[in-house]
Amino acid sequence: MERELTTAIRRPRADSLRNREKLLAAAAAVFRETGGQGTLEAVARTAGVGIGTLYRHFPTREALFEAVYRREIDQLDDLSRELAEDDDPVAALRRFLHGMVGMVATKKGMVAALAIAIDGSCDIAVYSFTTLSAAMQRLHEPAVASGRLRPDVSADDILQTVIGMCLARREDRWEGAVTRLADVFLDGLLVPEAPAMALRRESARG
Amino acid sequence: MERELTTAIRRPRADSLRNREKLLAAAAAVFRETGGQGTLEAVARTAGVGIGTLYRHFPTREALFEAVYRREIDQLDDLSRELAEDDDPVAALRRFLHGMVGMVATKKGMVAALAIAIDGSCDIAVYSFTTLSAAMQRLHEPAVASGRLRPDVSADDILQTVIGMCLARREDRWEGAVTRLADVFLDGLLVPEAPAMALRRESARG
Amino acid sequence: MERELTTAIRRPRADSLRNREKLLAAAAAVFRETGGQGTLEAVARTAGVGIGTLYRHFPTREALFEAVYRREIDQLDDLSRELAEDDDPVAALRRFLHGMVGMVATKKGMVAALAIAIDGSCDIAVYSFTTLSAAMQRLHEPAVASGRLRPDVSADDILQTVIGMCLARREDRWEGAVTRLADVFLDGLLVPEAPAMALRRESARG
Amino acid sequence: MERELTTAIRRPRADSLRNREKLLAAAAAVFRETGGQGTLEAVARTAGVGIGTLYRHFPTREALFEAVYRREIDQLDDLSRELAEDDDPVAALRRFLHGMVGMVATKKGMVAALAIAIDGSCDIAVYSFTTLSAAMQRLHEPAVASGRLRPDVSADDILQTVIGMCLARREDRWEGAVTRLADVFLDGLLVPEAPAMALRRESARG
DNA sequence: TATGAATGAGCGTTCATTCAT
DNA sequence: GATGAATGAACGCTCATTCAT
Repeated sequence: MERELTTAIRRPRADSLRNREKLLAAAAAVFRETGGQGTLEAVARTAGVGIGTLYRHFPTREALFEAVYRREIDQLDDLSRELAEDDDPVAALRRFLHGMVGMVATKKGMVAALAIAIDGSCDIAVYSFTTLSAAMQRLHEPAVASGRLRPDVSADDILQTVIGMCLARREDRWEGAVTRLADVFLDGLLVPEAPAMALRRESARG
Repeated sequence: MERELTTAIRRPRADSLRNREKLLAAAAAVFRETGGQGTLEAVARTAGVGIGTLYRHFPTREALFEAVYRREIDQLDDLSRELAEDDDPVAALRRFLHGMVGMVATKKGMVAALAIAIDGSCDIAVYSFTTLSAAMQRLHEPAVASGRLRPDVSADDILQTVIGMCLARREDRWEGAVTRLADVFLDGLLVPEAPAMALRRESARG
Repeated sequence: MERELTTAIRRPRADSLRNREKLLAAAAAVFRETGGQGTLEAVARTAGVGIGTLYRHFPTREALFEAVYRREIDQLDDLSRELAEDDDPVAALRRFLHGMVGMVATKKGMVAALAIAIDGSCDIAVYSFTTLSAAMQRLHEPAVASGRLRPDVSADDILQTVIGMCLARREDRWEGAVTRLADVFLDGLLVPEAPAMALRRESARG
Repeated sequence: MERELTTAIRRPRADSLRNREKLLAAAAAVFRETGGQGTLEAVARTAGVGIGTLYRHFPTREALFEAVYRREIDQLDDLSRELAEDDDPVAALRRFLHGMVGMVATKKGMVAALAIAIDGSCDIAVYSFTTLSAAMQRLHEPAVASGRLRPDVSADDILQTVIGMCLARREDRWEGAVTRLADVFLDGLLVPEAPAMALRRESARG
């Protein structure tokens, strides 16, 4: 997007692009408030354009959904790839959980994106869940391989748990609370150290 | 239909009550299949009564919603009251989580009831969340008081976590998986034993 | 329809039936004026009922079409069956052509019914053309068998010709003119008598 | 596109005329396939120009319609003028009927043009019918004057009959069939010879 | 001048709710 | 009380037409 501004050969797109962005922002807002049920009329009105303009940019509701949510999902995928480089796999997994919670709590359309990933059966829902599942797998597998994570809880289980923690929120500023909950859950996932080793470490601290 | 006109004098309420029950059952079924989007015409048809009869019992869509979901929530409340009698507060809490997961996985309208408790802003949503919050509180407080549960995670946090675990499911038969996840989460909530005590217990087992 | 009035067990249909009739009349009028293109909104408005009522009676445009036009077509079919009893097959065919022209010129929805029979590909169009084709066949076959009608022009050719004569009209009162045209066409279809016989008949007259 | 800006000064009309022709051809094709219902966007796309260009040439849908169909009608008018030179007026009339049928069966937009001439009330419909009426008159009058044609059937009657024969067709390749039907009709229009004369001619043949 | 993005009135359709029977 | 026909606001979507580039 940024790059295209420099390749200024196609000019008559300035306002069109602006409308597209306005529509995406409006859709994110409307869908967030209505749980993805908002009318396209409302999206167009919120964006300040005619309904025809919305349909020119996104010929189906699905297309708008996809445009709105794909970018959100891809950001989580990117985060997972970064953390996969980390040396400590359990720490990387924990950072991913924290990162997810942080992004979902902060970014506008992310909650709706996750809700759709869980609930929907449309193309973007399948894409979203598949992408997130792979992202989680990328960090979960090494963690299990390290022997420090219970192997009987799958990556998808963790993914759905954290998503559930983010979605099942009634209050407003929940980032801290949910981060703590994710930590609690991850603590539960850790293979208990042999007491001897725990005792040894306890002595070292004390 | 014609025949019932003659019996209508002898039992003026029996039919009405039966219709009410048929409508509630039908609504639970229809709302479950459609994610709460089903038409009232479909509910009436499923119940085998006219749309007018539906409206006599439930003057708005909202009212039907409320009646359907209140009973689901009340069953969870009942479970909480039973378990509050239990001697071991942590075990009681664990049983409540298991019971919730079991009921939600099994009972027809429960998923939708929880979704509304979390998401909605209507009367029934407020009632549902308040009721469930109190139910969880009833078991959480003694468990924290026993010193075996981390005090920095609230009853509402636990409630929302378990609800989230139930809602964020794409596959079909998830009772086992989510019960295990709830256990993992509860494990994470347990205050770690002093290593010495753990060692002692370890010896006892071996 | 007439008979059902006597079987007066189902009462609550009085106004409903009236609405149905109003809708059929309105549809015939609107479709006639617009060549079958009129909006359903206009039909409902013309009938003086809400659009929802139209949809309750006729859930698709096709269903309304069918209800409007089937009765028109069936009247032509009835006429054909009556005339099939006639002794003189050519006279019967001529009477059928006159009858068609007369009915089409007089009855409200008939022109549109024929237009659809010719033009449409929907169910009612197929039904209409098939029915009319059989009706014409019923009278054409004996006429050809009598040896007095050219055998190289099919019943469908005649049918489409007469329909065409009725449809291709710009002026208002065309019954007389088209009847004469149908006669001219039928004259052209007659196998020329052997001159000797013609001469003989000529003498008889003179 | 960019290049043409430099050549636009040298030939200001060539492109424009070419576009006009492309649009007319595209419109004829699109209207034929859709029964006159095609969108202007589709016409422009088929022509390979922008919708704005279409509107520059034809400021309303009606104007495009008119331009498309006028040329079809004018071809029939030309045919009539040619045949008016013929010596045998009845043969000329027959040739005109054959020619009409042939052109309508073959030429792309002709069926639609006739349908509009008959059905429409717009400018082009009036022009079309008037033109065709005059064309038919030109050939009909001498034929009637020759005494060989029934005088009680008007030129407009013949015109509408032949148009009707062409329009009322459900099958595909109908040129032969309709040509025969037109002949039958014309046969019916011929003034019957006096039997004596027929007998004389019969003898001459035998 | 050519382009195609923007507009919005209008159509087909659904469905919560009302009301006559 | 029960029924289901009637209503009409509102939604999804199309497309003729306008206008900025």
